[in-house]
Amino acid sequence: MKTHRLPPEFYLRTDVVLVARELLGKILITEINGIRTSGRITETEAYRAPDDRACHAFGNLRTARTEVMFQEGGRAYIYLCYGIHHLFNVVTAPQETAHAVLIRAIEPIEGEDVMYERRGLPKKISGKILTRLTTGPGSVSKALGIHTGLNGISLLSGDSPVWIADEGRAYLPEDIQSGPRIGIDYSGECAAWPWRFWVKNTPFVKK
DNA sequence: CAAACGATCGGCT
DNA sequence: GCCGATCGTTTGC
Repeated sequence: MKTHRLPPEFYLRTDVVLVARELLGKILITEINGIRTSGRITETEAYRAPDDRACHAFGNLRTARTEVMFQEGGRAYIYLCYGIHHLFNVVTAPQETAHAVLIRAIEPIEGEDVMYERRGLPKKISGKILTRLTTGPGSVSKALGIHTGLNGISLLSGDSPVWIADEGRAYLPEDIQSGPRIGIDYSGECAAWPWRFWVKNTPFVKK
């Protein structure tokens, strides 16, 4: 799987909305303390400075927190939301261009049992995976062991505990839906931009 | 230094 | 559906 790690060029493109769409179907993997967990990305959102009011770096606002977003594409921007949730974003575009993609949901592939433990959920009894395990950005991070301590790490270097792989399977355009992003009602006209993408016909997307 | 505010979640009604 | 939890970041006084 590491051999199919997404190359720098994938992240360096300037069209973050396109990258958000293309991240659907890619595999998000963590290997923390030798424990591997992974899942197929099923829901994303694009955030784009300077014109997107919902982006933390709106107006190219540069602070200690947003600094990572200004770095070269291919790193993780992880921040704390509501004092509880560690939200995982993929930094894209060349240095000085603050774009990022929030990963909102995945479909578990490896390490399901560890995910249940990390989430504090009772282990499944039937064959079906509880969709709540990895739907919603806070849940994704918790299930994969991602936290703000990993903010800024590279997704490209061979020894990174977090990376994204391409299995070679892309979703067809007709299998993808788009709509307004979640929880950004404060951001004026930007709130209506259809920069949220999700896979049709999968239970692993939050309603 | 104080205070307001989230790119949310889960429990309870 | 509604609501409280919980704390780092940011901004304003």
